[in-house]
Amino acid sequence: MTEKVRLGYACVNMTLTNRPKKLGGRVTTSRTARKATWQNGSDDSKDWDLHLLGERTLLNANDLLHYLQWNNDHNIKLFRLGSELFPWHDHYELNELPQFDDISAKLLECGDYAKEHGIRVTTHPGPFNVLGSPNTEVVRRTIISLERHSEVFDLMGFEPSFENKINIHVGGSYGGDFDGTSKRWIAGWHKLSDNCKKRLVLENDDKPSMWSTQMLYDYFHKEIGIPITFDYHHHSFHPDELSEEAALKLAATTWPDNVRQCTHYSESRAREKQDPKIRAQAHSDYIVDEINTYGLELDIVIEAKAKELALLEYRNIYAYNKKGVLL
DNA sequence: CATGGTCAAGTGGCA
DNA sequence: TGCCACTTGACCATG
Repeated sequence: MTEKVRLGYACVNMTLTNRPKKLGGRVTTSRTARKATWQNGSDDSKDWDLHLLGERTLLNANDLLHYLQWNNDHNIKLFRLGSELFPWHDHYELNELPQFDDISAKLLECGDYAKEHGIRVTTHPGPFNVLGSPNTEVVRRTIISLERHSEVFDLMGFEPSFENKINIHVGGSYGGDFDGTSKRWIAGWHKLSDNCKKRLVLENDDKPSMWSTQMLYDYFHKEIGIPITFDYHHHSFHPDELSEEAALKLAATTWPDNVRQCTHYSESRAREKQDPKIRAQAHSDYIVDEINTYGLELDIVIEAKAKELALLEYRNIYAYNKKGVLL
């Protein structure tokens, strides 16, 4: 019996990240290194300290299991994994890390734990992943980055599926050239591995000049069947004549029957802080409005700066029981 | 050991 | 032109 709404949060657990030293110290999946720390010489000299990156990756992988267990203990069954599990992963093959065997064993353990406890793990490569860019070098690097994200899910033992979505934005329109941009984007998509294609989904942008839910549906879903992540907050900046309900339900039609629709929810930081100087798109620390699911069964990733604390507080406000089930 | 300046990547909006 | 915002703090030099 699944609940109608499953809430999740993104990448960082404040409680674990800020755990005091006397209780064991920081728990994070985002250890990285400055470029200057692990690269000697020029960018392409290949004189790199992969041992350092591997050490940090192994610590990240160990802490991922800790994260999943913490989430499960708090009945949080949806979690976005950050992109820095393997820091600088687009600069090397994952199995080039000296500690790869230990890392992959731990990630498989993480994947098994997630499957056993019904935890949906997703990820969201950054705004630098621009598959429709006119710059072919940008597209080339994007493809590498997306493949690395997909490989992490392979290592976790996840069958390729939108259940473990890799979520990105189109992220550009180049003076309103929607036709050309979508054609370039889809051409790039065709170059991805099958596993990556089976995981990649698109999210509506937060600017009127960019890609609304309706546009993603027309230009991308109709062409290649790609699912659409509906972001409530972004929608308010580019509704494109669709009501929130209509856009949410249009996005709902793009998900396969056996995969629950996933959405993103955030609120205005400018409103929360009562400060009009803050950019309208910026995210609040906590969320206070009740999320309207319009009767759908949804997975909702809460994008709030206070992370899991915002999720738990939301449950408090809206009378969820200790198991996270709406009363 | 706490702090604060700084850090890889693309794109677009704004002062 | 340079900052901010997005997926995300964490690194690391300095005192």
